[in-house]
Amino acid sequence: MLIGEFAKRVGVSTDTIRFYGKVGFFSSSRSENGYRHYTEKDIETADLIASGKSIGFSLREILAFSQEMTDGVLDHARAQESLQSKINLIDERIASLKRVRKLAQQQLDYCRAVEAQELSV
Amino acid sequence: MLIGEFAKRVGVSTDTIRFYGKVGFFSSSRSENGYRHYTEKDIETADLIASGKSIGFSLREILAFSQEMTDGVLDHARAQESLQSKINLIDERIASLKRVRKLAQQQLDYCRAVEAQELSV
DNA sequence: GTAAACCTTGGAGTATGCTCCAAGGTCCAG
DNA sequence: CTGGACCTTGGAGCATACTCCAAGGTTTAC
Ligand SMILES: [Zn+2]
Ligand SMILES: [Zn+2]
Ligand SMILES: [Zn+2]
Ligand SMILES: [Zn+2]
Repeated sequence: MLIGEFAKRVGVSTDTIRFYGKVGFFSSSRSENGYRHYTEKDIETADLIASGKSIGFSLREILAFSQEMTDGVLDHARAQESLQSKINLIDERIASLKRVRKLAQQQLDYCRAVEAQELSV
Repeated sequence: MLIGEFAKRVGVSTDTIRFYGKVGFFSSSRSENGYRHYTEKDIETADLIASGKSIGFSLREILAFSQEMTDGVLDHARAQESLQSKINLIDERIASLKRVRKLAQQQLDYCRAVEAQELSV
């Protein structure tokens, strides 16, 4: 499919798709007139970008990750090490999020208590 | 304490501290010679910034949050709404992280299996 | 054949979050 | 009273991730 349809399907602008392409994402096939072509695999890549971004990874990190996700010529030991360190990082982020969630929950409870007290006076 | 000591204690550069100050963080007290002063409360703020950043919030979001964390003159209903939406966002992020963690784990398992197979051939 | 709706490139501009000067004032030790 | 370690300001520069625009080529529809 062409860039317009692709961009619509993955929910970002054509400019953003071209930008991701420059970074190194997507198969870089073109038709004779120079138009970019995208496949279903590129849709998966775009979904991975969205997931990665939503959890705070940079495009370069996501690119490295997406390349590790295509097990092929790569050095297995290195790929495994990298994947494991990514998993560890994710676990750390989950732990951080839970800490901040707890803080927010405590503040919410406190705010509710103060409000209840004010209303009863 | 002065900016150098403060920056060292929270583990960032003095430039970064001045930048956070411009954004609106920290008590803005100065001595007569113009030197910035920081307190233990500012240390807590710096810790909150570190937590917030590590989980992907922008400085402005963290600023808003840190202001909500000081329940005072604020509109309770609004503060509660905001805190609740922050908690919901955190829950979404945790869910996203778990999804990507699962992907990475699957790829890791797959990579290990491929490696084992290669070795046994 | 021409208009609309696509596509191309290059380059400029924006927001965030720093980072690094340069030029100068302050403070303290010897 | 001078050196070194602080501090100040302002402004430039940088990386990331877009976003927008201009100028122009392509395709399709009437
Ligand atoms: Zn195609
Ligand atoms: Zn309240
Ligand atoms: Zn002080
Ligand atoms: Zn492998």
